[in-house]
Amino acid sequence: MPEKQQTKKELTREKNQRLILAAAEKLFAQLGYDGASMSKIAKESALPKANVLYYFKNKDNLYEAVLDNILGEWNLGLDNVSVEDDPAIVLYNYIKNKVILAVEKPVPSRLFASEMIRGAPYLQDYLQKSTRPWIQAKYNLFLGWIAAGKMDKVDPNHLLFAIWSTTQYYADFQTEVLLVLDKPAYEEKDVIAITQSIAQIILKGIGLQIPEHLAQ
Amino acid sequence: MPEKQQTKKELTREKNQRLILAAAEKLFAQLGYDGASMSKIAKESALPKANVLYYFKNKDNLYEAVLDNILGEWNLGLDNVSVEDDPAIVLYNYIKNKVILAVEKPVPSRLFASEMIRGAPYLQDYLQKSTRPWIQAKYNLFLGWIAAGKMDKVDPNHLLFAIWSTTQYYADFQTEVLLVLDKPAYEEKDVIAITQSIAQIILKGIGLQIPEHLAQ
DNA sequence: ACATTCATTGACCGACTGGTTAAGATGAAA
DNA sequence: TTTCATCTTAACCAGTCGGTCAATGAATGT
Repeated sequence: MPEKQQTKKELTREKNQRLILAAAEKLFAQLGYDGASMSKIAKESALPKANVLYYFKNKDNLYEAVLDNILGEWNLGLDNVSVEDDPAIVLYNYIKNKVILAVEKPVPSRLFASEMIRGAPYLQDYLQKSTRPWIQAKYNLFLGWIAAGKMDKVDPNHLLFAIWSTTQYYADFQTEVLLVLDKPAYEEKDVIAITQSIAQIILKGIGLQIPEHLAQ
Repeated sequence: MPEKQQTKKELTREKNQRLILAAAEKLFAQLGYDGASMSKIAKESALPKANVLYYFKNKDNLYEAVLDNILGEWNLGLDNVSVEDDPAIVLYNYIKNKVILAVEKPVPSRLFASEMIRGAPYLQDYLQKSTRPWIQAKYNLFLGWIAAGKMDKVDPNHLLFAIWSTTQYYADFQTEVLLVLDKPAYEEKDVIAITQSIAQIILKGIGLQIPEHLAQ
């Protein structure tokens, strides 16, 4: 793959767009769609408002760009898994990764949650075209495991909701969690403790146990 | 208890305040703090904007009143429980009630979630003065059960987070859940199915099982 | 060197924001 | 019936909103 020659203009263009997206992501998650004004986003990204509107035609456009941007990282995971695999290992790793994501990158989770609470005005399409088929595939995977006697009989949908909710909670409700745990911020060992607690409950809850070689 | 004599003025006052609070609750949950404007709230409650501002001095005041109002119903539950009680029965009922609340009254849950995502600017006090001591008490209750060999050793805080997250998910992420389940709205039987799935996973996950006489 | 395209930005716009005011309507107490 | 506090409401305010525009600056292709 030949490195494409980038002109100075293309470089500043990319840099500015990244700057704006980062500022917008932060403010949309923190203040909500209406709370994050274009002038605040402009100030946060250290660019004149008119310049922000030059790169993103209007606020809706910018908001959609932010969502598209985080949805890339917000990968659903759990791919390349077949009924042959061990559900205990697969699910343990899935939970662990989701906890790491929630603790280290809470902003995308919060943005996603805000959208859902408001009825997903901008993500309805994404849910239909991406989440729905993905979850359908996992539904069959879980049914396969259940049929093979590898795990308890549980509704796969609700199981997935349980994993998503318990892990994302530590991102969306960080304020409450930290206040209850009486900490100023998450630490490395918290990730482990959270993962262990969630994995212990959910895995045992469906008739599995944390793989010994993975437990820390 | 003698019925207090209410004048016509007091009656309309109460009625109007209720009207405004209901409208504000709905719009704050749907559009967020900044998205719900005073004029929209006024229109929703079928009163002139100036009248809304007569009863609630300003927007912050109204917002706090809405939160205070829902926090009353948003009772934490799980009261009058001692180590003598059976954790399986207590927790099953707790989960069941939270699911019913999430399905039938999702708005308070969403409002609470919005506040948390934004860093709880108005609920920090509530968390400190109400949630913290409550959770402390439950922490000891759970430790008692664990010490008595009535349930597995799990961090009580994370167990509570797990119960809250899994149940509230059906209120906050209703849009996603309904879309995945391919339904226009929750039905009676969904409440049962959700309760069963969550209770099955979490109770078994901590070494208990759904009390036979309660399973539907 | 020139023409052209892209980038930057202050000034400006109408619409809407939360909030005030002042004048009148209403009901309760005397 | 008069008095007085409470309630109602249109009109209004300064400030901010998302968005436009035109003038200028800077990099690029020829």
